[in-house]
Amino acid sequence: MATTDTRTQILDAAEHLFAEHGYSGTSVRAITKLAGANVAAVGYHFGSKAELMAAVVRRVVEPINAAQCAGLDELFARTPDPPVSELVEAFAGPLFDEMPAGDEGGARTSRLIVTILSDPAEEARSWTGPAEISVRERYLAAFARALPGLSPEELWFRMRGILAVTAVDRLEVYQQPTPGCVSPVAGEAARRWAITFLTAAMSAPPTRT
Amino acid sequence: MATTDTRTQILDAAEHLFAEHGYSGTSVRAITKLAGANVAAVGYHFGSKAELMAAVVRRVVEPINAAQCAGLDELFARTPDPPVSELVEAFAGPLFDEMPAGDEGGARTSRLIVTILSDPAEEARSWTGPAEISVRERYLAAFARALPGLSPEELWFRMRGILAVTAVDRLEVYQQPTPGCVSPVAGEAARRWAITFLTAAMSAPPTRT
DNA sequence: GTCTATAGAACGATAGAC
DNA sequence: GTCTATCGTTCTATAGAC
Repeated sequence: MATTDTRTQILDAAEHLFAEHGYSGTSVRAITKLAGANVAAVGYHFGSKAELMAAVVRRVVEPINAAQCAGLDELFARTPDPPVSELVEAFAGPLFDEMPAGDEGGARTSRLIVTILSDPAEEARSWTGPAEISVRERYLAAFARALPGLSPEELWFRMRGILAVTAVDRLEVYQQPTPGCVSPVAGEAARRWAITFLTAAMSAPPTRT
Repeated sequence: MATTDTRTQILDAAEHLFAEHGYSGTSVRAITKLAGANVAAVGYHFGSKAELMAAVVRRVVEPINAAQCAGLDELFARTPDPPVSELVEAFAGPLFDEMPAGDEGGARTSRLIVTILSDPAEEARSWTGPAEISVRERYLAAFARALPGLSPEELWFRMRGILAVTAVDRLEVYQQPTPGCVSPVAGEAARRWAITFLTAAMSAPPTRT
């Protein structure tokens, strides 16, 4: 097979480092060093550090969006009114499945997503594209039909909860509570736990006002 | 009243900027400029940028920990086996209540907490103290009694879900899905929505294996 | 397409006057 | 306790050789 080109190696290195140290915490020099390329390569291939970040984010987010979209299409092909549990699985599932190979059980990608979400830099606004918004609106409408009686505001709160759990909950940010109780962020188990957790959460009756 | 001293003004400015731009994204110069102090003031009062961050985190996390601890004490004083809903409220409630005045509905503090959680810098390990771990273990034990049949691993996953939702879900990271549907991160409503959401999630039956 | 070399600015930290 | 001034480093971005 052909050896990976410099551009891809930079993307890989940048994804790794941005996820691990954040956008501001990662220097172009560190990226090019890890990629085995020269300092000027980032400027040549991407124009700037910010545009490199945008390219990294696009590469990570696009397959997730596509899978979420396809999952919803498939669901609607079966029934016009999918139940909450299936909507949760179609929405949250790709966040576990569509992780690039080599990722440590998705923890690295999750960390990158959290980096995107929590970085209020003005550059971050352009990191996610319009496709993401469109998918979100489709799920919002589907959840609204499956959960009548829920105010739009509370529904929106709950949808954000899905991403919060799938992204943040898989970080290894905590020290272990007790020795021997590992946080198995990786694997099929976390995926199933998340679906259980989120289906119950989404299905809760509307909050009494 | 006496005008706030330089040290406190630096703490305030640092809390604001660390929350908004992250640790690496905030420079000592920006902090001292916002605080109306000199560049050297950080070095004098805190020693270094990292130690300043530790002080900021301590000031934010300590009242939350204390309130979580007191809430659990109070709960145990009433009954030896508190139900899930009350445990959730005692644990998640302080994350909404114990926010310093001037915070925009807790969004700024939430952002700071996410910054702490998602920053894998080795410095971040010392940002949270042992008190936090102790509180967490007490709640873990209480939840374990309220939720028999749940494996320790899944319980731990769910507990992390609580913080994920209370912290991340309140960020204004998303663009609004539809005009007119604001994200009211502030106020009593978000607090009640979170309790509803999380009580249902925690109470879910164990995931079938 | 990839390199070396460097410009120009911003960084954290500190020495020393007051 | 707060300041000015500055040291040495590191940063992004780019010009120009190959």
